[in-house]
Amino acid sequence: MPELPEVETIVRELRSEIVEKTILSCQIPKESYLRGQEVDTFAAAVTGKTVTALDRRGKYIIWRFAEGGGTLSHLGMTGKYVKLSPETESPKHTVARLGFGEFDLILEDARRFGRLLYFDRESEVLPLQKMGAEPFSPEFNGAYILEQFKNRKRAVKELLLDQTIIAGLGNIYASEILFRAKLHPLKSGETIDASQAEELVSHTRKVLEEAIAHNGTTISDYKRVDEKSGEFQNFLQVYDKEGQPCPICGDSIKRIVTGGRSAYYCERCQKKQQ
DNA sequence: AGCGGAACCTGTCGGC
DNA sequence: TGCCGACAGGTTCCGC
Repeated sequence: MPELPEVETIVRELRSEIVEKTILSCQIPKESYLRGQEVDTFAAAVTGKTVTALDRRGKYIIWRFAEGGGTLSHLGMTGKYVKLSPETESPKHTVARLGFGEFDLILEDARRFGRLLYFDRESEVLPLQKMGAEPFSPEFNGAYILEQFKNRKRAVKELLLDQTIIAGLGNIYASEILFRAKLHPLKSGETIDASQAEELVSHTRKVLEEAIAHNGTTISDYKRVDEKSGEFQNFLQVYDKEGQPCPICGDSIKRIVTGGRSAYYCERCQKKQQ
């Protein structure tokens, strides 16, 4: 569900609620939600721990504890956090429930594509080791894109979604970035030149900045903490707009499938050649 | 190594 | 109204 701007929004909201607070209880109803960790092990590891920081890396949320160690949370497609009073019954798709005293924090995930895991050392967490460049870091620049896309015949849309290259982009923003950069989603990675790489970098940062400023995109079921919605869906130019006019030239927006995912684009504005 | 496709899940929406 | 297929902000695994 959520991409970088949505996760960033959730982290900022969650931070103000739980940093400096202590986890008093932990219930995990669905064992399969943990990556190879036992429910009891996880619960024992986090119970009694005080949250010192909450950070984002790509689409992951990283909890850090005063006592050392931490928790990695990925929301998959449908994960969301909701604060409830301790008396309220858990919603249907609750995958974790953490008691903080005055409120309980519920993690819901209908499709259960998300994951939760406790770690002693962050450096040993595999998904984080393989993570690509953060879009707002200096490491993410034109030269980096050129290096990463070199000899890659794969469609640029698929390369943008590769988390080992760029951390945090998902299906909505990949289409929006390519539209702004005037690049066809099926353009082969190795054909991207230096100025196109620079365009990709600047438009990636710009789209993500704008989306964060609008608290992310709510299309079907992405919700911020406590069921609040984002507003960036009002500024999307191509995503999910098949058949609607291109905001630049008026041509009809097309949908194609690449890498098993929908890509939306304008045939006239986004060129595969050159 | 890199690529395409399937698998993991549940919910929703549109067509017949 | 009901059934059925297509599709959904993601990741990972498997075979070629």
